[in-house]
Amino acid sequence: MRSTGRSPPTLDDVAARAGVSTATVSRCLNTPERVSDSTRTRVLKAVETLGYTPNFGARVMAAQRTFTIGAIIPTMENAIFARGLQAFQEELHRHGYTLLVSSTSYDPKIEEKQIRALVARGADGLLLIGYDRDPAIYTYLERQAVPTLIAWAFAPEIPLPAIGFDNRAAMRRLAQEVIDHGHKRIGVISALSKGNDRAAERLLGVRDALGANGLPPECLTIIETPYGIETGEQAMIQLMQGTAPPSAVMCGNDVLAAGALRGARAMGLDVPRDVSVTGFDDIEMARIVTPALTTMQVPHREMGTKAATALIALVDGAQSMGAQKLDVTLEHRASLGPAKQS
Amino acid sequence: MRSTGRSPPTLDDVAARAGVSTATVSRCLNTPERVSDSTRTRVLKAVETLGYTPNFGARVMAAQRTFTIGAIIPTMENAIFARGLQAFQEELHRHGYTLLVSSTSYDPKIEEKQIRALVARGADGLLLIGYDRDPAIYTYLERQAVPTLIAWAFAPEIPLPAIGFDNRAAMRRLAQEVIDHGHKRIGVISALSKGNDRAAERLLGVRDALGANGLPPECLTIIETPYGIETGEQAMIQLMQGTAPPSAVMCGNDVLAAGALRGARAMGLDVPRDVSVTGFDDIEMARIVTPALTTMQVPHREMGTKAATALIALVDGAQSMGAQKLDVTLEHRASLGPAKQS
DNA sequence: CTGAAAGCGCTTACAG
DNA sequence: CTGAAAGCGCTTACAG
Repeated sequence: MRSTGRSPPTLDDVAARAGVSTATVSRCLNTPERVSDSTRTRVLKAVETLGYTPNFGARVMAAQRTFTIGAIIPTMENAIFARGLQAFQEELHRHGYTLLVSSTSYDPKIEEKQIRALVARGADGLLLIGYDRDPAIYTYLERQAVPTLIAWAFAPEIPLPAIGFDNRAAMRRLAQEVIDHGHKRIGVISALSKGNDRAAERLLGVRDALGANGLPPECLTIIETPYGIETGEQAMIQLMQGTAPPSAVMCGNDVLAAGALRGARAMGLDVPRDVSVTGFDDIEMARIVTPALTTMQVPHREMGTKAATALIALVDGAQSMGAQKLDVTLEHRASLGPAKQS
Repeated sequence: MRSTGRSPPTLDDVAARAGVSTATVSRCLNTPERVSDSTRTRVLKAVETLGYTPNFGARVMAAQRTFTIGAIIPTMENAIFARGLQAFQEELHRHGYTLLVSSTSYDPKIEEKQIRALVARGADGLLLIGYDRDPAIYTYLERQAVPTLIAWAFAPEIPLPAIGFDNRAAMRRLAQEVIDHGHKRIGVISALSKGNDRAAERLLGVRDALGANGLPPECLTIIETPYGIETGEQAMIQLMQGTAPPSAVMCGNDVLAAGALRGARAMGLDVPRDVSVTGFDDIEMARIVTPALTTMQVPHREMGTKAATALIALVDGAQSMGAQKLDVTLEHRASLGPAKQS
């Protein structure tokens, strides 16, 4: 018998009003099939008239779970993760879970803090991007028994259930396409590969393709740079100012590639006549820039949705389902052209 | 005396280990200044060795607050809200709060559902974008006593504390700039203005400018369209296919403007020689497209940070601080040129 | 400065 | 199908 004045109604209030125990009210809300029809109707009416909403904290505490999934991504400011995350969230919602997102600015220290913060908040499960991080983190997650899924990456060495695509193979395919266009001097603008397996694998993919085509290492010039449009622009300028500038510049992602296009323009170079440029991810930006980017299309939404169902299964006690690989698609657009005859 | 096997340590465990009561442990963590130095040292050591982390649910329940702030935004998929939200989140973190974000796809029904969901989850405060919504929602929020702040908008009629800019005045200023370039036939590509005060106010701003310059209503052609690049492109094509196409097209935001540029290109029109285009927001995209967009720069990060401090103050029991207005800056770039002599 | 104890509002075996 | 009751792990007046 609470209902003291202005505070919101509680389970007790509903139970009193419906003339049943709090246990029954709880069951009506959580496992309605275990309650008789007539009781349920009565209880739900009481819920309705009282405008009852379960108290989140109490529920969390009694049920020993928060119905919250945490996701930690490198950045929110660009669209790279936005679409996948949106799909991830939609699927979580469908299952009654809420998504908590934080971003790290690609800083491993920040990522570690965020992981601990999310665990402390009682996240029922965690989504992480990529797999290259301090092993201590994996130990910690295991000790805390927090189900964790890796997304955006697929590789044999991943120590946790994962869903993603093969960054190395994908980039190799793209590089093959570039080589098939006659390019023999290739520049690469990569995100910093330390602690970033996606970047590292994509670099390996380029090397794979060069090797497979018998091109010597001197054909390749690599610049690693922090993520961003400006940095991509600077890297492009630097690459093209060399004595034997590349005829094609492959960028680790579309954002860097957009910067590279600006760099080319700043130097008065026409893309693809003077130099070809490729991206990776196929975010919206890739079709907006001029010329449109040849890039690798990643199934963002599919990855997000599947990550959600997989992670929920883990939270519900399923065994690890290992790693799932998704396919990527090469999108050929105007930024990649034939190499100039020289 | 719990510590049964594998479960994480609790306050009880820490108290036992430090030889104090749970109350004292709690105080060490929450109000350390009320505990003697020696006790505190002892307790904190116990916390350390046990690896104790407070249970989130229990804390929420006992403290009657969740340390969670909810934000409901129209879309995550584009960068319009991303930067402001990022700053908002950083500031919240600094104060020990966590941000919960959900998006509505510009659908008022979905927004209402999300608001209720966030309140049910016990959000200590709410951030909403714009003010034009069903009054019943405001009644509901007041009854639930959830502190709420409106962002991205500033207008006298706003019923809640708000922080934003004057969309109408800003767009009027931009329209004046367009008119000053000699344009007399103006097209507008607007987001749907129903339920979207930002869009509606920006339309009014264009009308204000036309009126102030003695231009008759026939000078103005308006298309309202859902948000997106494709839709902006279609709207542009539709506008330019008319018998007396505009010499300048003002878009309600940068995303629509990016679409408009694509539409112009699809029709073989040069911007700004054949037609000028303007945007609004100054997101990164505005500088990436060709030509770069003349647009209105909004202080995204400042708005986010100030929104966070204001909302936290409300949550902590401060009186409403009314509405705060931020300044916007006109960014003149290549997409706006002089009207052709005709 | 510190402790004993009530209470936050639910869920869930356990009985019946 | 339903109820009585314990318990989830904290916080916070209230005393001392």
